[in-house]
Amino acid sequence: MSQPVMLERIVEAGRKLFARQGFHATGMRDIAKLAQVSIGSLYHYFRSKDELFLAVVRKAFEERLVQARELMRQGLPAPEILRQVLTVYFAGFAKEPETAQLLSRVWAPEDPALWRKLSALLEEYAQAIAEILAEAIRAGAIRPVHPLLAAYALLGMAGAITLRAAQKDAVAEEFRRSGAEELAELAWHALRP
Amino acid sequence: MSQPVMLERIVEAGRKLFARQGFHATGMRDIAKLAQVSIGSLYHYFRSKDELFLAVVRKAFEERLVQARELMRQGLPAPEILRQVLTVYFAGFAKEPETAQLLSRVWAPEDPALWRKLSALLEEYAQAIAEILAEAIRAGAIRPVHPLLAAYALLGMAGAITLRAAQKDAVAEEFRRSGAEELAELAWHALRP
Amino acid sequence: MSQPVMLERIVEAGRKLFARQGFHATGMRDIAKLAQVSIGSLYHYFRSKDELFLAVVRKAFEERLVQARELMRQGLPAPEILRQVLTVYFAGFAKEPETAQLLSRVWAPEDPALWRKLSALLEEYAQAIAEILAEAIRAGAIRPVHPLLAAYALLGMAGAITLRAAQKDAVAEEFRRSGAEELAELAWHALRP
Amino acid sequence: MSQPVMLERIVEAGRKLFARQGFHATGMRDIAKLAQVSIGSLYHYFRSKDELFLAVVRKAFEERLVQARELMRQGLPAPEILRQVLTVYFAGFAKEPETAQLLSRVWAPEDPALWRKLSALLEEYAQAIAEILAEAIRAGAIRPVHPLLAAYALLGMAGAITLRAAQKDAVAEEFRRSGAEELAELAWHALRP
DNA sequence: TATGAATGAGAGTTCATTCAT
DNA sequence: GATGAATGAACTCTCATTCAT
Repeated sequence: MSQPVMLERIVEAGRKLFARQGFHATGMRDIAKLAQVSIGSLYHYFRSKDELFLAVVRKAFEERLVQARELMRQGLPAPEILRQVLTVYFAGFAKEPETAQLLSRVWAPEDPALWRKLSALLEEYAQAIAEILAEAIRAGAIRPVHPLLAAYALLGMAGAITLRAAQKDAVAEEFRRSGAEELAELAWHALRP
Repeated sequence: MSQPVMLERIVEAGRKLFARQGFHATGMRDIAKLAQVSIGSLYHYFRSKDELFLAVVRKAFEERLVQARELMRQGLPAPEILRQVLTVYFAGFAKEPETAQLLSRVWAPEDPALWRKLSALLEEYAQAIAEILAEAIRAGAIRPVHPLLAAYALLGMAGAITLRAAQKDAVAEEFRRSGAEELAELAWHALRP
Repeated sequence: MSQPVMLERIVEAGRKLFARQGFHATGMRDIAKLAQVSIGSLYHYFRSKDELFLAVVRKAFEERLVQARELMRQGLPAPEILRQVLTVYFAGFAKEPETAQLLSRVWAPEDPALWRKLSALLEEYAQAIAEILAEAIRAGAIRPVHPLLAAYALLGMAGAITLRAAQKDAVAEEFRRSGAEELAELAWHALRP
Repeated sequence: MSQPVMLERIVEAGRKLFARQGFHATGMRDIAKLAQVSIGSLYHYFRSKDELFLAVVRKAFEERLVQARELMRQGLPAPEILRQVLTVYFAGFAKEPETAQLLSRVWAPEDPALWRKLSALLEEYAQAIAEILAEAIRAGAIRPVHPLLAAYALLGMAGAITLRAAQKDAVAEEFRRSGAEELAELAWHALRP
């Protein structure tokens, strides 16, 4: 087989387009075309556009979580972990600009039905972050805050900066350059004991 | 006149529906129906759906800005101002739950054309917040941070919490009760000198 | 009164716009704007858009008829009359390009209801031309042809050339320059005894 | 397969309705219904209503041209060719009344954008007629006239008669019976050496 | 007379989804 | 598994017309 398997091509095409254009501006035809796949095949692998979108988001979240947990395991000092976790979410604009945007877009899905499903995914991710925070609190590495709320706050901060950084002006470039660092600084001050 | 003027009814209906369901899930018919107005009238007052949406968002932002600047003028201590500004953005879920959601939804518009217009509005708002922060920095009330970036971070934090708080479970209720307070605490720690 | 009366301004604006853009592409708003009149006034003078259009066409036809009959009365030789009549229909592109187009557009109204009314007007005009032809036949100035059919044929010829001449290329310019002459030549050969 | 293929059904339905009612009075829904096809299918085969209309017209023109060129090849005497060409354009009201009307309606499209495209098609057709005329002039079969102008004149004549003949009164019936013959006579006199 | 805010039916078009091949 | 022709509900927007002032 000279091409990656169909399923992967579809998800990858979905990731790119959903991130660049959002959910509604991306048509199944667009995804099929970019993935070099027939529309029929899209529906062979995913029951609906919603499910494809959810799969794309889920995958992106999971990749981020795996990376974050990896960092935790290494026993670094708290502020360093924070910096790296944020950097990971913020996500190497160099390598994967689309994913960073995709995650930021997850915040406010416009279709109510989709929202319910997405917010579950988001909660899962936030819960995972919250657990990490809770552990850091128990260890005395950060001050006692509401873990889930702090998790959402961190994700919100990162999302806002990410979306701003995706634009094409001087500010965006500055954010891309120093955003992760500044963000980590803010987060560390917000959480330090 | 027994009813509020048409224009107000339209904007109000738009505010509610856009906030509840997002941009795409809200049809012009829905707005017309809720506003008890003909579709034609919608287009009498607004050139397009985009323009109506922008008007709704602009109004919401402006109201928030006015309130925030009011607080600044009163010369309260920095952490108190921060708390109140966030509370204002967070926005009396009791009184206007929709507006709070609306502003949070502004983050990731799905239509590229709309995005350009919206991000300009958002930038305007963020700039205003940034100015407030810059002044506080000059006054030594908060530590030196990148004002615009910090502004976006604050808005992102507040947006994330707001959206989570709009759901209908126990967590949401908890966030609605103590979210503004916790958020202000986080923000204050992030920014204190 | 410094302006021509309202009714005239309306008809004139209608003539220009209907000729330039056709019936459907011309909105009542456009006419009102060009005539510097309120929409309400349009409906004060004309029951409907159809009626306004018919009035515009009727006026244009009548002007042409008056001119044609004038020529008949002068007792010129048949081919000369023909030339002048065609020139008149063809209509001084220099002076009134719109009217020439307007009359040509009358051929195929797209609304069935409008068509019935328009074709009556057109028939009236064709009948008048036919009478002129019939008289010329009786006088032996032209050969015996079916007068009404010939009238329609002449109008069709002139209409086709007129519309082609209204375009903006070299051919159109040539048609504008020598169209009337060539047309008269063709008509004269077609009808000479 | 018990029905003709979809594309053909669509074009045929378009031909009938556009000819009967004109462009604007014919809705995509009407065409879909007559063709027993879904609206979606219309857009599967044609990018827009304009394109469908142009396809319908193009086909009609091409059929006429093929027939006319066929006649030329048979080496008949000039007046006979003229008669037959006109008969062909005039076009068997018995067999295809709609097409005859359709072609006549092409003269004055009401939408400016559509006009540009249509006039190109019309020019192509007129050019083809003009070439036939030019050849006849070279052969001395007809007198030297401006070929393109004469072509437009012939088409205009035929169009006018055709539209008149499509009505439902005694005159129309007469035109249908003897129109082609009379028209050929007129044309022949106009062009004979 | 004159106005223009208000109306709403209907237009063209899109697009997620289905299903016979 | 794979295809893409076919579907039709739902969308935004237009515009001739009305009528209270």
